[in-house]
Amino acid sequence: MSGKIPDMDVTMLSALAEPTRKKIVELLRDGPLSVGEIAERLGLRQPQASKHLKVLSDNGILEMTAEANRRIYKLRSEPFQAMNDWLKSFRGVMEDRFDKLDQYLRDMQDQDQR
Amino acid sequence: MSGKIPDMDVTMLSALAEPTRKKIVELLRDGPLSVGEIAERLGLRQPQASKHLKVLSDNGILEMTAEANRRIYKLRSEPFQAMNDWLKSFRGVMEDRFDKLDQYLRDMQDQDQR
DNA sequence: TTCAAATATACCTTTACAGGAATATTCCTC
DNA sequence: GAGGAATATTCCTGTAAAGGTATATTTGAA
Repeated sequence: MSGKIPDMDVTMLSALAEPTRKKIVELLRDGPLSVGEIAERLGLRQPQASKHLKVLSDNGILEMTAEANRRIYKLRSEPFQAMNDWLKSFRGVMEDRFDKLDQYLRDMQDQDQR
Repeated sequence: MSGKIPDMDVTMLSALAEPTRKKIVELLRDGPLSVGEIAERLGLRQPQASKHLKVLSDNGILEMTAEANRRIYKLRSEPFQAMNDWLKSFRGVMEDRFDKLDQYLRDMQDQDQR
C-alpha cells in the first residue's frame, strides 16, 4: 500500500518502461490530475488508468491525495532526483571525454604478448 | 541488426529495466569489456550475457567492436544524453522541495556542464 | 437511504520475455 | 584444414504483466 523508498532501482525504471505509464508521468509533469482526467486525456479505460497509477504509486513515483470521491495524483520529486544522480555517474560517457576503447585494446594486446 | 536511433523512448527504459542489463551498463561505465569478461564479472552464463548485450545493442545503448574472435562492447553516449534531456523537463518537479540556494547551486552546476 | 459518480479490485486470457541447455558460427593457431 | 576458444543463435519452458470486463467500494447529493 505504501510507496517504496525511491532510489534508482530497476523497479523505478520498469515502472517508466511502459508506454502508457511514461505518458502518464509526462502528463503529470504539468501538474496534478485526477484519475478521470488522466484516463480521458490519454484515451484509457478507467480500470487500466487505475492499475497503471497503482504501479506508479507502489514504486514511489506518484503520490495520491483523496479529494471527496476523487483521487488526485501528482509526481514525487525523489525518484527523479535519484535518476538524475544516477545519470550523473555517466557524465564521463555522455561527454565522450575518454575514448577508453583504444586503451582497452592496448591492454589486451599487452596481455597476449606475455 | 543496426542499433536504433537513440531518443528517450520506452525501449531504452525497458532495456535498462532489467536487473542484469542495468548491472552490465553500470559495469561498462568504467570502460569497454568483452563478452567473456562481462559474463565472468557478473556471474552470468555466456549465452545470457550475449542475449542481454544484444538487447542493449539493438536499443542503441551499446556498440560493439569485433577484435579477432572477441566482441568488445562499450556504452554509447547518445542515449544517456537523451535521458538527461528528458529528465531536465522534470526540473520543476525535482526542485520543488529545494530552497533558493540549492536551486541557485544547481543552476550553476548545469552551466558547468556545457 | 437510495442513487449516481469516481475509483479500485478481481478474474480471465494472451503475450512478451528471461533463463537453461544445446548447437551453430567465427576466427586464431598449429 | 583441424581443433579449440569466444560468441551468437535456437528452441523450450515458466512466469509476469497488460488489457478486457465485470464488480466492489467510497462519497456526495437528493
